[in-house]
Amino acid sequence: MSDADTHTQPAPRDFIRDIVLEDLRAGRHSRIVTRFPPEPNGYLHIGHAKSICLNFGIAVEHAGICHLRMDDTNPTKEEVEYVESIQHDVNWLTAGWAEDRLGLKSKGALPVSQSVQGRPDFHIEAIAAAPGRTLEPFYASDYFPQFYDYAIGLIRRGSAYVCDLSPADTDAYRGAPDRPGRNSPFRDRSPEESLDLFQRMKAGEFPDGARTLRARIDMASPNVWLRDPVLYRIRHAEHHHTGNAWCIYPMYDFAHCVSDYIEGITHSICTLEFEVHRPLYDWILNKLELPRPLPHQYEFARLNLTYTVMSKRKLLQLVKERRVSGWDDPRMPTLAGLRRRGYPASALRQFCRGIGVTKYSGTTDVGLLENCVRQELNRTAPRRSAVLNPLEVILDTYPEGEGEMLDALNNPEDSAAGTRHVPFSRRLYIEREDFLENPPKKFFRLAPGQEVRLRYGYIIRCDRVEKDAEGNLLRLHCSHDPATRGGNTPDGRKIKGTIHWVSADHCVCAPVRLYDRLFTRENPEEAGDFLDCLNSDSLQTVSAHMEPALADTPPGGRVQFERLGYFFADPVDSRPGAPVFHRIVGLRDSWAKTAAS
RNA sequence: UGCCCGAUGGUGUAACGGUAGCACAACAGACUCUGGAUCUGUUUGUCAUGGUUCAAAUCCAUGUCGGGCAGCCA
Repeated sequence: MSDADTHTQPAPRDFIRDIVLEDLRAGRHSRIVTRFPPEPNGYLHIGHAKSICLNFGIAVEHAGICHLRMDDTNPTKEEVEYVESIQHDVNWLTAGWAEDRLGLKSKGALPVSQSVQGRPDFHIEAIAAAPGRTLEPFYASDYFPQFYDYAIGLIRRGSAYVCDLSPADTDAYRGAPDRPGRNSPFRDRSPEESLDLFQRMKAGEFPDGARTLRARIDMASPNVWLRDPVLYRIRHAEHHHTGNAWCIYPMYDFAHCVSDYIEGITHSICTLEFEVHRPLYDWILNKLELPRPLPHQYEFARLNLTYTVMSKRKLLQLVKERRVSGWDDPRMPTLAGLRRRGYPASALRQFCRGIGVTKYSGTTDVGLLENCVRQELNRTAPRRSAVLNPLEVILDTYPEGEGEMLDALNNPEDSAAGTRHVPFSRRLYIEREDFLENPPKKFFRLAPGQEVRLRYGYIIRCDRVEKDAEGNLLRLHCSHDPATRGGNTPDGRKIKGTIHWVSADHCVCAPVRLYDRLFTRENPEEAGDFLDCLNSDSLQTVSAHMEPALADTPPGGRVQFERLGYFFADPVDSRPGAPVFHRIVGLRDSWAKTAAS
């Protein structure tokens, strides 16, 4: 889908959008504010694209805004490399679609203290881009001072306490899902003592793990997340954004809901595994007795795709163990990988629109994604010819040393795309698979004594097969019908097969990387180690023979190699005049299906 | 075996008490200078059992199956 089409398509409907609609109807918000809050501990993948499309989509549909926020409360796992990659990927995916809904803030901006209904309050808002203003994403870590303030409020009200239990004891006291926990011996510590201890935790008086700040809720709750969850832990670690300013760090559950509140988020949309955290999300915000309207959390099913893995841990493992060339390896389901493979952002958006948003955790057929690329590229990609696996053809009837230029359509789907000249000569290459010495029925390509059309060329007949002493196929000798120049049949004769070709005397060679799915099993995690079903043939590099025009493919350009698939000039490895191609996806091939059966 | 959530063709989804529809896949055919594209048609579905109702995929109950939850990760 082109960007224009993305805008003109009707807005999708799903249960979350219904809630937003209803909230708007009921006048609960003057403006919708969503957020996309990745933790910068890895690269974004296509599952994140689903979330981005949802959150930014809602903002687009209601003239709202979607904050990009680094959920960076764990200094030991997060890195600047990841925050940069996340920004890049979000910009790429939203470009031409939702970039004007991207909520950022002035570089270095922090929440402001204000008074609402006579009560102190913290707030930060997205600002519009303006000349001379450098913008950056929101960072949860920018709110550490506010989190600290709010935590003190909780302690004062008796809703939180400092606990001296070790990590192991904390676990033991928590009980199990079917067994209630026990109160910590420190649960009834006075607010004054907790306050003092919490201040000293912040001051760095205690080692990692020595103490925590905990919410005082209910150790017998059937929801384990309500059994006095840890709110703060001690980590003497340098943080990518706050440096060494802090040695206590808030936990997700505390930081996330408060971040949403500070930013004025109306709808906090996350994946299903946080469903059991929602009571805690609401509990914290309620205990804080905040003056402004509270955000609400909604959960949807994360994306699962066949023949790939989506967990950051596993993707990181593939990168670390060099099973792939990096986070942007074209076989990776990361946005960086898909981009480098050649997927247009609009195709990813179209995919996300197509899969919908529900609470059912299913697995989407990767074919759906591939279909979205084909659908878009069929309309937009210029056609070219390239031969991946060459077989030489000599036209004995064609004059030696001569050649001519033939006209070829750039895109039959787009009359405005025009035509180009392709050189023709006596010596050609065709695809080896397009010739069979003993063809089965309904094989409409080249075979001894059989006719075939060279696309935009001539009708040729195979007269003789030349082999070496071992009987290996060397080349084909064919004759052409001069009356069929351009591929036409003035006599009205029907030619079933048309194959692609390049002139051996004019063609250029370029590397083509043929990618296949990374895993051989639909669900790589279902049995044992997911690495066991790594597809050893997921990358094959060939030197392809191409029509000369292909040498000028600009880096980042997408073309269709006729009858083969859609290809992308890799922006990283291509050089001027020397492109390196990636197969994005093959064309549908109904012959392959019948041939197989 | 505690709590939460879910279940519609092979896959993903729609139907918001009133005709089970769409996309992908599959199959068949038409058309075609890409065995591409396009077009037409076909196959396949409401987890089960009860209940409420004139009427249930939809509401209720029970069961079955699936997912999630016991980090000082997010």
